[in-house]
Amino acid sequence: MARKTKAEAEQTRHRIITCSRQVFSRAGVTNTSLEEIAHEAGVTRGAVYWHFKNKADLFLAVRAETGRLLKLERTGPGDALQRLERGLLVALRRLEDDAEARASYEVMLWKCEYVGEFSAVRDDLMGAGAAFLADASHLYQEAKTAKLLPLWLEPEVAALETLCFYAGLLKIWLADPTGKLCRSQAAAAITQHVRSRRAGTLRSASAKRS
Amino acid sequence: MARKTKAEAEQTRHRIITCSRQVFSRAGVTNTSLEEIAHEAGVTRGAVYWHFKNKADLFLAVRAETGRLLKLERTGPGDALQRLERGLLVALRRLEDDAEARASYEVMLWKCEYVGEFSAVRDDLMGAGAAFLADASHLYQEAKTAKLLPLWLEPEVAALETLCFYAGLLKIWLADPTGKLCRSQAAAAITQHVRSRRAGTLRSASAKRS
DNA sequence: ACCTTTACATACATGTCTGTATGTAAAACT
DNA sequence: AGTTTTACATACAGACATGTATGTAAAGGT
Repeated sequence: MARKTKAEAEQTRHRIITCSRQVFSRAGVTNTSLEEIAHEAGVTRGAVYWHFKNKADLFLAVRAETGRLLKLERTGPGDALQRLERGLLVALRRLEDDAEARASYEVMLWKCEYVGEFSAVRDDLMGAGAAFLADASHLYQEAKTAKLLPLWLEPEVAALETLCFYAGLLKIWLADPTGKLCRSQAAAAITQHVRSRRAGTLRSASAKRS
Repeated sequence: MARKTKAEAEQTRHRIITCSRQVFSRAGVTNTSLEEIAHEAGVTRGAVYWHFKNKADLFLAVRAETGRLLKLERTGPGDALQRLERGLLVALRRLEDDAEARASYEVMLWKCEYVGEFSAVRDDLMGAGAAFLADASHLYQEAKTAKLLPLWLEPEVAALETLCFYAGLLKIWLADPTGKLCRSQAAAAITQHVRSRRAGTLRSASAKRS
C-alpha cells in the first residue's frame, strides 16, 4: 500500500478517533477490540497501533478532542448569577446539538470502567470539576458581595452544590433518551437552580438581561 | 468433593456475591474474569456457573443485594423539607459507614460499562431515580401547600433538581477519596441545598426537630 | 537521484476467557 | 435403603484480543 502524505495521515488519525467514539458508545470501551475500531475506520490494527500506544491512549485522545462542556465566564454581561445560569444552559445546549460531544460524554459517564490506565480520564474529569468549582466559587463570591444571595449562603458550598447538580444532570440526561425523566425539564431545572439562590423573594419573574 | 448442605450452598452463593463486589471494585466489571472471582471466594468457576448464569447475572445479584441508598419518608416527624433533608443525610451516612454499599456504588457508577445485558442495572438505577422523583415531588408538593416554599417554585422541577444534585454528589463523592474536593463538605451541601428552598429569609438558623 | 523515514498492512505467537460437558460424592427425599 | 438430585470440581474446545515483528511502497529530505 502506498504511503500516505502527512495531511492524509492526520486525517486517518482523526477518523480513528471519531470511529472509536462511535464504537465505544455502542459496545463500551472494554468490550470493543481495536480490530472493530480499525474496521470501522477502514484501516487495520496496524494503523491504530501506529497512531496510538494502546486503547487507553486512544480513549485519552477521544477525551482530549472533546474537551469541556462547561465553562463559566468570570466577567461579562449580566450579574454573576446570570452568567452562571448562562454557562449551564450553554453546556446543556451543546449536549443537545453536538452529537459527538454527546457520544463522548455518554462513553465517559456510562460506558467506561475507570481502572488502571483509564483512571487518567477520570482524574481529568475530576480536574475539570475542580476548575468548575473554582470558577463557580468566584461567581458566587461576586454575587454575595453584590448582595444577590442570602446572607447565610456560603459561596464554596453553593459552588459544590451546583457542581453536583450539573454532574448529576449530565449523567441522568444521557441515560434518559426518551426524555420522560429528565430531558424535558432540564433547562427548567437549571433556571430554577440558579433562581432559588437569589436572596429572599425580592426577585419574582424578572430575569432581564442587561 | 462432598456435596454441601443447602445452608452451606446459600453461604457460598453469598460469598461469591461479596467477593464479586470486591474484585469488581478493584479491576472493573468487564476486566474481572469469573476465575478471579471464584479464586477470591475459594471455589472454582463451576460453583459460580452453578449459582449464576453469567457475569451479568452475578452483577445483577450484587446490585440487588445492595438495594437503594436513598429513601424518603412521605410521612414522619418534622416538616416535609426536614424529612427530605434527613433522607439525604441518612443516605450519605450509609455511604460513609457501609463499606459494602460504598463498593457497590463505586462499581455501578465508575467501574461498569452499561452495554448489553448490563443495561438492566442501569435501567434499575434509573428506575430508582424515578421513584425518588415521585417521592421528592410529593414532599415538595406538601411543602408548597404548607407555604414553606417560594410561590414560583415548581415541585416537580425542584424534585428533579434534587435528584440531579444527589446523583452528582454520589458520583463525585465516590471519586474523591482524599476528601479535598467534595467529601469534607458533602453534608453541608445537602443542608444548604434544602435550606435554599425555604421561602424568603424567614427561617434563619432554626432547624429544630419536632 | 538517492537514502531514510513514514504510514501503514500483514503475519504470528501467546495468553486468556467463556460456555459447556462430564464426573462425583454426599445430601435430601421417598 | 435406595434413588434422585444437588452442589459443586474438573476437563475441554473454541473464540478472540493483544502486542510485536516484519514487510513495503511511497513520501520527504538532501
